Amino acid sequence: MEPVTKQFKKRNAILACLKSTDSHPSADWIYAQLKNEYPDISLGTVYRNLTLFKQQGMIQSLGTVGGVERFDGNTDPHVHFICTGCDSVIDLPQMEVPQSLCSRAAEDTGGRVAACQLTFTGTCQSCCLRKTS
Amino acid sequence: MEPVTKQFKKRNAILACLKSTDSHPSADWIYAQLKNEYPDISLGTVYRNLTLFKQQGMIQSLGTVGGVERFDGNTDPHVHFICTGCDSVIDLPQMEVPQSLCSRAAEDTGGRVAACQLTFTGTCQSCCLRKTS
DNA sequence: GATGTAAATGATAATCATTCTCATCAAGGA
DNA sequence: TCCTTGATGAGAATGATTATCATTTACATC
Repeated sequence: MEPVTKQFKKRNAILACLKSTDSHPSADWIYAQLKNEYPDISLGTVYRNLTLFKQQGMIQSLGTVGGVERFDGNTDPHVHFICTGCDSVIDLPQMEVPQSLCSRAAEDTGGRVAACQLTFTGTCQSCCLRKTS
Repeated sequence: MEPVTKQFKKRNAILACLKSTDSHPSADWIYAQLKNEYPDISLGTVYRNLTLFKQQGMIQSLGTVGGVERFDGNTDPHVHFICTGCDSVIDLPQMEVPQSLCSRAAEDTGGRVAACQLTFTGTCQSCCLRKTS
């Protein structure tokens, strides 16, 4: 199961870590996870490689939540829900932005549309329960 | 035309400045604009009051574009296009997120949905032209 | 008009996520 | 073996945002 080459060992680990979770983590969270297996990993390396993966389209960024950038290893188009109470991000995988809106956007702007992002914000179920209890 | 009270003079100016533009500015941009009329205004005051307006629902935040938070004085639901070339933000006022998606989001999460944001990213018309020329 | 109070503000320091720099190291080719 | 290239670690630098605190302002009461 060992990779043939030890090159890109940490790089691959960063990508694998992000792909293996649906928690839409921050760079710091990934860093903390990998710190166990790679005690000498640097936070700079995590940022560096996340930027690289972004450029290559292998991952996507959700933008910042509470001042921190959050990443998503799932590049399939899907919708997100962000809880303003606990900053958790939840996938809404069954939902999709109608294609008609995307083409309208390109027409209306006269530019090129590369991606679209639909995000709901509100209070998640557990935060709702916490408040009423 | 002078307001009856001079209280909240700068606060009102900040809100008026944001409401009077469709450029979806940053705190720093608003600060630079007001610096002319109010040479002693502080950047902290701009941030403070924008945070206040946000909490009161009088304005909305678009999140960060190129690492800086951008604001919108228009709280009517509408769609945005962000150019990754020049970081400009353009309104797509005719477009709306189908109500069916919003209710689906509430159902699927079991939480409370407060807002939704649909954002297209890509290259605006002038950046497209600049590239090909 | 003098005074007290509470809120608003300016100046600036502090915070903190992110990026940059540079020395070091590993891998592969000549 | 030597050389080149790219990846990394450590830590400094950056820069947007927030916090602090002394000062000012507006308004109410006397």
